Amino acid sequence: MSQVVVPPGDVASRPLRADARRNREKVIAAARAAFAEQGREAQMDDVARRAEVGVGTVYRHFPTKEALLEALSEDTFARIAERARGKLDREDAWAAFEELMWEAGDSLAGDRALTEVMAARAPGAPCPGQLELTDIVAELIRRAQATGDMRPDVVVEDVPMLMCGVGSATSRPHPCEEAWRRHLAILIDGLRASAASGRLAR
Amino acid sequence: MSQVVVPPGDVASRPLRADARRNREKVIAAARAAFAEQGREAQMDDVARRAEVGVGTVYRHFPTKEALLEALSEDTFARIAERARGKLDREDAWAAFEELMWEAGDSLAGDRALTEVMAARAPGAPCPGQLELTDIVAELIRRAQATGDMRPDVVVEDVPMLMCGVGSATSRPHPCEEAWRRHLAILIDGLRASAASGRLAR
DNA sequence: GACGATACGGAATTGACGTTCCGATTGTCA
DNA sequence: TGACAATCGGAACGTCAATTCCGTATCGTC
Repeated sequence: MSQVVVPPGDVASRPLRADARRNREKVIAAARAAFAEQGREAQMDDVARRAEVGVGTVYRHFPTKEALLEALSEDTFARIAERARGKLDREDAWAAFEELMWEAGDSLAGDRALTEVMAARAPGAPCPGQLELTDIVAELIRRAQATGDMRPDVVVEDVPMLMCGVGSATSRPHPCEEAWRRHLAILIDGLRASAASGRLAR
Repeated sequence: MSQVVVPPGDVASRPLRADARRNREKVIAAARAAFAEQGREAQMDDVARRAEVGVGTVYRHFPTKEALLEALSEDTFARIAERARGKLDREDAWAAFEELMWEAGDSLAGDRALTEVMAARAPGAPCPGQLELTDIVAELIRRAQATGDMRPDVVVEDVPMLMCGVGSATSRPHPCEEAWRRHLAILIDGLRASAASGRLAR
């Protein structure tokens, strides 16, 4: 929670002044909240207000709104990737995969901006965290297909697409707040080998 | 294609002048193209340019960008609803439902704005076309569940949510342009009664 | 073909944000 | 405690896109 985002300057920049570090934390927390709630539409002024800080201070720590958004989502991806890594030990690959999907869904459901960032930059230039996550998911998919639990025509790239969908459905007003769980449950059932009614189009 | 959107004024507004009607058509066509391509981000100036018309003219016909967007999507919904109505005669409800999903997916894939509009205004205040579509889908679901083809815990509200997801995955850069078909195929398989691994959370 | 009434075009206005700037503060180190 | 550098705060600026305005051009009618 504190290692979020390396300091501004490049290498060897001396440690931040006490008040600066404090403010940086406040900005990050405020930005998390603002973007989670309102998506990338949240305004820098709003972030500053929530952090009880001037806009200038926000910009002192992050050169750009985009950079701030980027930093936050990279951090989130990294966190998900870390949990995912732990699942590689699991015996049951399908179960591990399913768990991972639920955890990712949780993150997406709680953070509107995350879905938006993910959608906006699909397979082009993933951030490190996303990259690692992809590797892990690929491995889980491979194993789950080997055991015959997952349909064999699924590919890694399908996952962010599907999760993007889950997230987007979450972003907007919906009957019950937990609607995304229904969505994901249906998807997961559709990913089982036993559910395949045909081969997925190339 | 021509009945799109009733004239501006309220009742009894005399018929539009010839050039006005012509321009209105051009504006609608241009707006379709622009919003389909770029989503709601497309600019009014761009719409005007494509229509070979001044911005003022666009505003003469639609008081607001929002209104224009609304008119277009209502029209699209109405069109989908019409095709859907035809499917109520089909013997095989599941097949009819599946077909409908594919057709809707096609519409969403070809029109970025449609997904965005749909997502932005989920179950709050649906437009007439969406309302009718919902009724038809509800009926198809009922029948498909009765025959045991569709899992029994699906409800109508799930459908726009799922399709919203399909659409959102489409909106953004993706490996292959037809990726949404994979997404939808997985969803549909997950909706089969035979795929259900448990009951969907309330 | 002359006269309103309509409609048009597109420059100008407005409002909303992201970002920059700079005088005022505050932390750090001697 | 004093001096200097790192930070702040938040007003001011610039850009971009929606919307308005109004002089000009067209249509429909007599």
